[in-house]
Amino acid sequence: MLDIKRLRQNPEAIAEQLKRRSYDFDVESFNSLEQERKALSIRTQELQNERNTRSKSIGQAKAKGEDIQPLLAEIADLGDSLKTAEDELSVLNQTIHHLLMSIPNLLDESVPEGKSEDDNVELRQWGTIPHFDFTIKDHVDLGAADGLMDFEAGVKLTGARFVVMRSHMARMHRALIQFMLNTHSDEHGYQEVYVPYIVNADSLRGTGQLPKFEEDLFKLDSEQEYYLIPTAEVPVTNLFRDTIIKEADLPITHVCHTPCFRSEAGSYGRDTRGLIRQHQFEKVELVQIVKPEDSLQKVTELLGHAEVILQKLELPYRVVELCAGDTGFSATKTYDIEVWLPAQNTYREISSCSHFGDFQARRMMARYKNTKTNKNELVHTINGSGLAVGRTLVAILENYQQADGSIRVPDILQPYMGGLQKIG
RNA sequence: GGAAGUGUAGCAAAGUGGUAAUGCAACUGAUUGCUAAUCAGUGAUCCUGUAAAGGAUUCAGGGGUUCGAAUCCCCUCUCUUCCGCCA
Repeated sequence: MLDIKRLRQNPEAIAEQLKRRSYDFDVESFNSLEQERKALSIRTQELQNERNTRSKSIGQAKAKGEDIQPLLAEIADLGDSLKTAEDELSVLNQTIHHLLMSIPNLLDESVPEGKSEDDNVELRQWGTIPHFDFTIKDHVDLGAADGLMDFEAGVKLTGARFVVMRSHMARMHRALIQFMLNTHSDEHGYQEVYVPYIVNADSLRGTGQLPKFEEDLFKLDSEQEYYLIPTAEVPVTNLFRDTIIKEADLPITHVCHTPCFRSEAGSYGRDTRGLIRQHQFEKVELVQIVKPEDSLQKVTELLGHAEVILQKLELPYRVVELCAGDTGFSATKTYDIEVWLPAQNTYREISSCSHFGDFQARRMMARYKNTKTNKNELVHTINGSGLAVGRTLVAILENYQQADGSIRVPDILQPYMGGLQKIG
């Protein structure tokens, strides 16, 4: 959520900035809504003040034993006009709030111009792209042996975009999760958390998935308004909703493994083959709650923590800076890590590390007590995948494949797999 | 699932229809001096205002009764205890 005070002061400048991400902010209708709200708010407060004052005097008169009937008669119609004003104001406030909740974050100045992912800017590459002296297979064919990775079983149990894994494949999938969690908590100092996989609507509003992106979520048919989480970002960041954090406790760094559930509405026909785009996938997420002045540095550090995983797995990747048009709704700046997939002959996203400024914090009322100003101020929130587990598994299968169709187990993972050196 | 309780500011805790006591913590200021004490001020959100200041809202959430609601009524939620069920 943007700062409504800044929006009031200079709506044209904000509209101009929002144009970078092709968001059309209607300054005129916002101004007229604001004008109406201001007038109505003043009128309502005047009426409330009158009611309070008069009620008080009735109380005093009664205490003295005076007759209160004439006083009651004087304010006979105050109640109705107050109620009308309050109701109108409440509707108007809701309209403005809803508008505000649907405006995306302002982009950081450093974000490059651009419309789509084609305009993203490559910052660096790491590792050597492997060359094979045999015809390579993609991860679906590699996983098909002995039903290690079984998409038909996923269809039978549920439907499209679900998978069943068996034996060493399931084990490597689990090993990746353990390896990532251990690395981030032991070497990067993140505190591990375990959280619910089902959240309420308030949490989703807090991180920005609601109200705009409900169609991307799986909603439960329960009495309460419950949703399956699309990422651990939602429960972990919302730990700090409606909270005033002690300054000494910042920065807070959490690592969390969860399954993620996404409806993938609007992605029909994209990545239909294989593990790349599933309705259910595992992810290890890094979340940081930081002081505003630290956030730019911290997001770079977090990006580095995610990169370490690929380096230890010896998987080639590149880091790109998302352009204005490709940066997500809540983010002010995003770096993607893309891993090399030989069968697709391209880099594919495996982590997205974003800086949200105070956008999520304002929605969540996540604040800290600034000991210099002695005021409660909004924190900044940062998160990134460290990493998407399914896609990491795909990258290992394709990059570590052997001529006989087996997969060499990366050195760093072998201790997590009972010393196993190859699968398939 | 059944029954009975419960929810008040960072924490603790009064308040049963007249408009949120008090204690601790924290912060600010003053005074006295020795590892601090005493006194005063300061809850949160929002609005008007350059400011000084003023006002509104806020007692788990939502609705209702009333001139006036933390207090009375209805619905929902949280936590606690007991019973039932259960990995």
